[in-house]
Amino acid sequence: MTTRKRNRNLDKNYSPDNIEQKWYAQWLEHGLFNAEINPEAKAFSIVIPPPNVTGSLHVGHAFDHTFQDIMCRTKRMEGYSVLWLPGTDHAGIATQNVVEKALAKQGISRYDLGREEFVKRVWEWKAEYGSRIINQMKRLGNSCDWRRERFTLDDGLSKAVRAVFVRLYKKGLIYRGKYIVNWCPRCATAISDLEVEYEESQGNFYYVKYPLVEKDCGEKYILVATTRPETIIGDVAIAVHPRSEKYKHLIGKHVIVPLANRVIPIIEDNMVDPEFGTGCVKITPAHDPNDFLVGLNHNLEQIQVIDSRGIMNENAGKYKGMTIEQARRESVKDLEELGQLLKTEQITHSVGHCQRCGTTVEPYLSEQWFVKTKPLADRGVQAVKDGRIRWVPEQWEKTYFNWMENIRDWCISRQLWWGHRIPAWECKDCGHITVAEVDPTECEHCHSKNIEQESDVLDTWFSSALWPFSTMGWPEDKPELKYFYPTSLMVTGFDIIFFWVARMIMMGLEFMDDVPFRDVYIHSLIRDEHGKKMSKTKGNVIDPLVMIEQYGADALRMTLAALSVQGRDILLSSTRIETYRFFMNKLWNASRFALMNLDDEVREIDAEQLHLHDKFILTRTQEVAKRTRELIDSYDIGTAARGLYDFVWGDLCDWYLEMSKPALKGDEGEARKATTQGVLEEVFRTTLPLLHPFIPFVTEELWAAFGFNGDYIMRTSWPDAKDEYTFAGVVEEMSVLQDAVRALRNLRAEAHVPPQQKLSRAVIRAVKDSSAAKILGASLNQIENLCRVSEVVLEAPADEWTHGPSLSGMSGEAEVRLPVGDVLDVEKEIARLTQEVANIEKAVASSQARLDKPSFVERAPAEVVEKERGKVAEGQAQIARLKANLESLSR
RNA sequence: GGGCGGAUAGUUCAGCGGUAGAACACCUGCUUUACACGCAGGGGGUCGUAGGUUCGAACCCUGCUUCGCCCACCA
Repeated sequence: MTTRKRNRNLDKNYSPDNIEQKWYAQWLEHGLFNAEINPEAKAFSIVIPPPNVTGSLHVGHAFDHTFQDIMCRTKRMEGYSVLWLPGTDHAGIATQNVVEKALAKQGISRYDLGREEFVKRVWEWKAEYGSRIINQMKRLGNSCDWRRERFTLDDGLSKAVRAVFVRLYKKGLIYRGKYIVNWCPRCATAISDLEVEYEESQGNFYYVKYPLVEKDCGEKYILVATTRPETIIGDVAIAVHPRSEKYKHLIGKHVIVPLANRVIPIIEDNMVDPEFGTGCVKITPAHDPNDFLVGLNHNLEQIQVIDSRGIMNENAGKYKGMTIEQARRESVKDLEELGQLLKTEQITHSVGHCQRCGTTVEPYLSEQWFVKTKPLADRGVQAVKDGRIRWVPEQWEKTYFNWMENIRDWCISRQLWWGHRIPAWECKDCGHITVAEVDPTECEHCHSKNIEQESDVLDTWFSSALWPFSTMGWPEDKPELKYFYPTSLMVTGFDIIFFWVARMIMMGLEFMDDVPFRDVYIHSLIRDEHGKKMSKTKGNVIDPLVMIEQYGADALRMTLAALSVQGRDILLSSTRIETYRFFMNKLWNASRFALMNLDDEVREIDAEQLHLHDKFILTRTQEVAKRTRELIDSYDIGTAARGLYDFVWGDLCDWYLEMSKPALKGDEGEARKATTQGVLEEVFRTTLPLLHPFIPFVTEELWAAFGFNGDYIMRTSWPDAKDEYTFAGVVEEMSVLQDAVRALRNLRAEAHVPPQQKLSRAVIRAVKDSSAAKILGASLNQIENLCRVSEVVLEAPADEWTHGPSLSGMSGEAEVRLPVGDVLDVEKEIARLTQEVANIEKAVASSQARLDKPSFVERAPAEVVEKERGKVAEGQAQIARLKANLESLSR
């Protein structure tokens, strides 16, 4: 005889306080999150998208992490050796900004401190605040292997960054050069194309006259339209389209630059759109990316007039020292006074802003480091085309291809202090650049000791791109890499597909010669209840930690899981979380009910003693176990979570628990009671593990209360569907009973019979010997129980019976007459079925006709043909079922 | 300019070829011995629009209207 140590003293209401922290501490203590290399087991691994160290957990993280935790916990229960590797990102520019802001409050700038001291301060900041987000992740219940926590700037990862940089450089895939880049004057650093956010804004379009030097061309001047008059002073040419009828004759002639009194040539270039503006473009190679390219093609001078802080420099003449805006106003004023401004128009154009600080981005000519991305991207595209990486949902594949196929070189140098310093040393004697993994002491070319390290650091995303393998010990040959790489799954938002996902794919293929992950799941954005993006300024931010305090981590997790749908934003509000908080209580009380009715002794289920509702709940439990696993495997956690919710609240609580009460009270005898107890045991023992990945804390608590095995639910195997508890047809049979009960309750409510009043008698009319009559006949006592009727009888429909429910004789002896199921208008039902059979037959015939055409079978894709065959088979099965029904009706 | 997604009950969304669903909100009635964080019942939708395919369309195709997102260009 098996016994369990039950805890029957659960509080009346579920309270997540204490429970969540208690179990998390125990899981950690027993190393349940630890990933072990186990050759006997299959590996499942996820590296967490590392949040910024300075950050705080927001609801987007909470969703991302809940998803990953559900996957990891499920896979663990399925017997995989699971690694969920956590960590944080040093987030170069973001972190530097945060610390700079804090210093600014004390009136200190980073330049006051100097590089070394400033970086020291950032590390101090990290030491103080860096664990905050980690602790928040723990509150959510993340089952990460915290022993393996990494930071993108720790020693191991720094080593990986250097190795990658040096190898790419030696391969010619990293180069240095003077190019025009996106520059944030406030951050005083270059940023990549991706870090620029464009916004439509109103601006002025100034039409400026450039006097022609040659007097013999008809016109006196040519007209150039520009939005940036402050850069006129840096103009080095005017470009027109080579086939422009209007300006062809001016090519090779010269104009005088207004405000600068320089003579510059008129050149031809295809870049000019003859339809836009005046058809003439001023070329300022130092301050416009297109002009820069034109300048290279025509070998033009690059005159820089704006410095790195957005101030006009010594080349700007009288405008020197002004800000860009001041210089613009002054230039316009001067042009006007000189009579060289023809007109000003309003124009909407998009202006780039720094992603981090919102400052208008300037195109800026400077010495920078770049990754030549084309060869890396080609392999990245191939990997997806070959199916070595699968995008979920598939649609993102297109976005990825589009970007990868048009990829531009990646500017990786940042003029910051916080980050991986570029491992390049310039020789002050011969100018040679030595790039090395270990700090060199001399120039590798002339052996001079007079060398100096590059002051720039790398783009944060450079180290993030290595995350899947750098965190596992690369470049060393670690067993982790063999066992857990490629990782199984990457879960992240679409906003960092280019920043991160694409780059991980490129780097993984280059350095590991394999993809970084098999599947990449792209989830949607979390918005507020009205579909607005959450932002602090709008005040609509839902703080996951406040939600955890208020409703518990389980409720938040269940909400996020249940709301998740592929390819659509998720709208979250606290009332939604409340709904799932109520679900926790429902589950808690259902368990409490079961515990109150279970002894320590485990009762056997006697198959002979099973009633319809017992078979029903056992069957549904097996179905849900199977279905939930399938859904999680296909990353559809939303449907899985909603399915579990409906099962627990509907099938289990509303129906089964109510129907089990008479037996548990002993009204049906000892054998029935024992078997019902057995069923309860079985159902909860199966259901709690299914819920565990979603709501780990409460399920662990309940698992312990049931005393199922003295071990953690976390370590329990995923329940497989059991054949012995799967009964064919019972769900359909049960629905006949459910319909009868609902119809009777409906009658009561409509007749305003008070709930507490017991009806003395209800009559259910059903065709004698029909399947419905058999089902109902066997469950009359259940109908009495569920509908509060003293006596329910089953009678054949009287001849005069028409249709529709009715209630009569309300005083004292109440009687309910009730039509149910296949009982009523037999002829009408026969007609309906006959019609349906005819329809399906037609459908089957048309499918069959398609299949009979050789051209269809040969040419159509196999799956389409398969689907057509399926339709025929399904249709025929349906016809058979309907005909059987028809036959039983006709008797 | 290129691409993607949405338009279904008052609200937020499931459903994606076979009798319109959930949650919240609303209405009616209930301290029914697990749960008022609850129970039972109810009202409410010509599934954006016009065509087409089909025996059958919220679902597939085409056009339109409308909202949102991404990429590129913007002298």
